[in-house]
Parts: sequence; structure tokens; C-alpha cells
Amino acid sequence: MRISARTDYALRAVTELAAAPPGPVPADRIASAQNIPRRFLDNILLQLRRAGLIHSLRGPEGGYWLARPAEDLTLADVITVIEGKPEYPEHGGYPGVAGPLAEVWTALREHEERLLTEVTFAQIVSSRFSA
Amino acid sequence: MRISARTDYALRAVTELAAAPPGPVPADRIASAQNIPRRFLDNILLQLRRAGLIHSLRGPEGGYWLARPAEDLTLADVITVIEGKPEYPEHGGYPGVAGPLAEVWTALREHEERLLTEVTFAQIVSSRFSA
DNA sequence: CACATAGCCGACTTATTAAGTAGGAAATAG
DNA sequence: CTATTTCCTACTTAATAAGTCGGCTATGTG
Repeated sequence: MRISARTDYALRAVTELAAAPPGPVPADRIASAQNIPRRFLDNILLQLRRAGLIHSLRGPEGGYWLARPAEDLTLADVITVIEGKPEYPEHGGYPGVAGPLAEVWTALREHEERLLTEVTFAQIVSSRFSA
Repeated sequence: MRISARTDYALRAVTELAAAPPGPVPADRIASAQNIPRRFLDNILLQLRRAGLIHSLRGPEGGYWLARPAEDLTLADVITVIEGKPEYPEHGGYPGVAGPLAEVWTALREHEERLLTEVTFAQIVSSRFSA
């Protein structure tokens, strides 16, 4: 489970939105709460908005908020948007005796995917997740 | 579970050694059996030998073989040698509401580590692993 | 001993990705 | 109208991955 800074920031930003009272949260507040470089965060929020995970409003009193309730938003939703489809080693198959290695990767991937699709931001914010 | 080509090659090379009858296996044979660039493989085998996972002999009839029985050699042994210590996002901690995210990473890491330290190359070559 | 085989070793190249920056345009509340 | 805040493209810089190169060293065979 390699996790890039970009993905990490995205998850923390969304967590901030999930924890905030209803209404727009400006990027500045997210950036300072989570120590995320401001310009970089812009970039990330833009990507999340284009994917439809969050909404936004410009101008004074503007900001970002979740497009769906935190109960319906999982870690996997965000990770998928930021990282795209996860690529596992499958390049040409595993010759001969190495074949069974592929099944190990599959097992790992499935466990990882299951956990990430089960944990919602509502659980993160309330410190209740199934790990 | 991001897996680099280098690590992938290393695991497949060791699998070849685990599957071979006793005696040295030349790098050429491993390279052709697993479609690994020959020069690159040299490089990787050197690293495995320096770490003490395999032994080698030069000259005609030379090659590589496992330093321990395949029953005592796990996927994690090889991965650790190639990738070094796995770094999980821990850079400075997770401020405020993002704290619980760290526990998710921990859960993922522990599961991954458990699986990789349990699967031996003996299991791989005999297609019996606990996944 | 000579020669072929095969491992040993550090340095180098090249491509891709990650991480973050820059500069300004456009919208909106007061 | 003005301050605020998002929107958007493009750029830079550093690190890592993947593989290459050239030549040296050891070893078994005849």
C-alpha cells in the first residue's frame, strides 16, 4: 500500500470537509488545518471536484463541501479518483514456476480493496472503522 | 502493495532457484525462464547474495542456489532485501480529525506483512499458500 | 597453462513520476 | 467596485525506476 503525498493530502482534505459543519469550507482553512501546501491543495481539490466528489462556490464565503453524505463516501472513492486504476503486476503473466505468485498479489489486492471500500469518512471522523 | 519490476524479478528468480534440483543454477537459465533482462538480473542476484539469501559459484558449472531451504525462506525476506524498510505515511503525524487515518494504514500494513512473512517459497513452488 | 564459462562490480543513461510552483482569469458577496 | 476565493494550464525540479556498459575475477576442462 504505497500512498503518495497527493493521495494522502486528498484524504485528509476530504476528512476536513466531512468533519466540518454544513456550508462551504475555504481551501485556506483546509491547508492550514492539515499542513498542506496551498497551491498544491488547489490542484487536488480541483481534481476531486471534476470527479464529482465535492462541490464548490467561488468568492467570499465560498469554499468546498462534500457532494454526498460522509456515510456514503469511502476512502476508495477518493483514492481511485487521485490514483486512477491500480495496476498490479500482470505484465505478460508469470512464466512457469512463478505462476502462483500472481495469486498472492491477488489476495493482497482484494483484502486492501475490501478494507478501503468499507471504510467511510463518517467512520474516520467518528473514529469508528472496521479495521 | 506497489511492486517494482526489480522486486518482481527478484521473487521470480528466487522461485526458480527454489524449484530447481540441488546444485548451481546459472543466471542465464533464470533469465530465459522468467524473461528477465540478463544484465539487470546480474545486478539483482548480486544484491541477494550480499544479503546472504543465496550463494554462488563462478566458472563453468557455476551459478546460484538458495542459502537456506525453501521452507525457511519467505516472500518478505526477499522483498525486504530489495526494497529496504517499507515506509508508511507517518511524516509528522496526522493533524486533528485526520488522526484515525493512520490506524487504517497500520491495519493495512500489518495484514500485508503477515501474509508476506507467512508465505514461503516452498509453498509457492508447490502451489500451496495460505491466501 | 590456456581457454571458455560464468559470476563480480561500480558507474552510467534515460524515462517516468512525484511534488510543488507560477501566473493570471473568472466568479461572487457586500 | 473591490476583496475574496475558486478555476485552469503549464512549468520546474528532484527522485526513483529500469536497465545498460565495460571490464575484471574466479573456476573447471583439456
